Amino acid sequence: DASHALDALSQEGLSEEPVQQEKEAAGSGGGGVWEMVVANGRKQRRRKSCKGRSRMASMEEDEEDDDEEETEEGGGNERQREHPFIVTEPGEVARGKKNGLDYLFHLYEQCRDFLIQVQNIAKERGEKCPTKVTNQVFRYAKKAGANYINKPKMRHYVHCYALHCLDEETSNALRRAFKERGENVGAWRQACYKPLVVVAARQGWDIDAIFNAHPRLSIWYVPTKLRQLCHAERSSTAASSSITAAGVDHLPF
Amino acid sequence: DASHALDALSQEGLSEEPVQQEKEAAGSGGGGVWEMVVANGRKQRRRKSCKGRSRMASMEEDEEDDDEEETEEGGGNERQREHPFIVTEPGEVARGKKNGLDYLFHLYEQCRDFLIQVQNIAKERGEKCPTKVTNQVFRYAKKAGANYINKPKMRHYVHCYALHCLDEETSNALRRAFKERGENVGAWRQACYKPLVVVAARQGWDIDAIFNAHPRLSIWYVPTKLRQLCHAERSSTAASSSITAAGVDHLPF
DNA sequence: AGAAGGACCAGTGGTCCGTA
DNA sequence: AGAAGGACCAGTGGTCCGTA
Repeated sequence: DASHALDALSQEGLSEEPVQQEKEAAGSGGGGVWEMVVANGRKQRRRKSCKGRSRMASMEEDEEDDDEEETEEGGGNERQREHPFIVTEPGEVARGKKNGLDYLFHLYEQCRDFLIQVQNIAKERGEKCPTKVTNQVFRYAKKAGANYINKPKMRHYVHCYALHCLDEETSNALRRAFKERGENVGAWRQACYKPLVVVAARQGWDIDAIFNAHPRLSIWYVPTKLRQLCHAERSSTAASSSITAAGVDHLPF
Repeated sequence: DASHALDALSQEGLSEEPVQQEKEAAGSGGGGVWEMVVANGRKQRRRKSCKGRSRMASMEEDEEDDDEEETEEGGGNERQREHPFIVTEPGEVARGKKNGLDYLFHLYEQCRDFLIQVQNIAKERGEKCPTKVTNQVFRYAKKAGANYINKPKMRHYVHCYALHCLDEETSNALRRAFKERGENVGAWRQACYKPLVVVAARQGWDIDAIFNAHPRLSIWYVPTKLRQLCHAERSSTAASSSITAAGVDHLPF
């Protein structure tokens, strides 16, 4: 019973590694040897076997897990974190110990793939089927070897990905402008909010509906801050237009 | 800012009590004096002011809350629980210290009204908007004075309500049959699963889709046991039909 | 300084089991 | 015994803040 789903999981690229590993390399990657991997998109990282298992009832019990400690990274336990992001133009690959924005957006697509796998397993087993990228999906991604995916990171940049999905032109223009000005990732990230609010204004302010209407965006929770910005902007817009209307018709001056 | 939503809340029947109180009486009611209330549907219970406030950020901060301890129930603190349910026919009012099944189903409609209010408040404030009857909705219902609504009860009978929504004919027939046989509520409740599985079979087994397609049912989580039953039944149906097919075509006998 | 992510926390879904 | 519901608990969404 439980083994069916696990079969489905490992069915694909099992000769060497689970298939999702392959996608990891598409943009760029973490640290250590990963800058060399960028273009060919084939070299694969062996996943660390994670010894401390969770005792959860369902789904995420281990596939095969027989690799030893780590064989990558020159043997040391030096690489701790992914390289930081820098602002890159569309199509541009980050140089040095940096990751580019195409790679960032690629991570969102990978999470989507992981969600779809989790959904397929859940359906096969007749269990509750998540519609969003939940903790369960992040846990699954980690188990599948995608240690470079984590919840705080993905949540942090969701609205940037949203702009990329909803208005790629504007997103691309913003990336070019911020790269040219030499801005850091934090500044670019902040700047992504405003054009998104403009998109929301154009479409009637319902940011949840806007996310849900987009096939790749619908699986992400609307970030709190984006929701608040849309609400604040709608309110002040509505207030000023009602003042205008009232001023002409009713106010005593 | 916060006051708008509260206005909307109390806007309606404020002369005496919040309007949702009125609906409470539609079927029958809890204990004490409530059996007398059944038919006219007007007498209203004053809500207990709940002194221990939650410190939650949003929504459920108190409306007006000025009534004193309790003035109902002959003064004593005797009534502790709702009267138990008994199996009644459609339209039949329970006698004695019992509640009928129309009243049970009415509670589901009330929860829906509470959800809609919570949703309206959330939308006005630009906050996350629940699509299901969540803990937040139960908390809101309690604050609004509907102390007779609680999560374990509502979850316990969801599938009974589902059958009522999805196949009222069958639901009514089941009620009549179980009443006639003098079965207790537990037996009736158990018996509601099977016809639901039949409904699911007819509609392609996707019980989540079936719930979601129904406007009054879509706000309820699919009960775990119902999901499991549908899955088990689909699996064994599929297995036996594939054995049949395989037996004719491929098996060596 | 700017940024990645382990780890925490309040409130959730789910339901058991002490209560009447 | 049959049933109502307080209260608990594992795992969630959300993000802070100690880390590098």
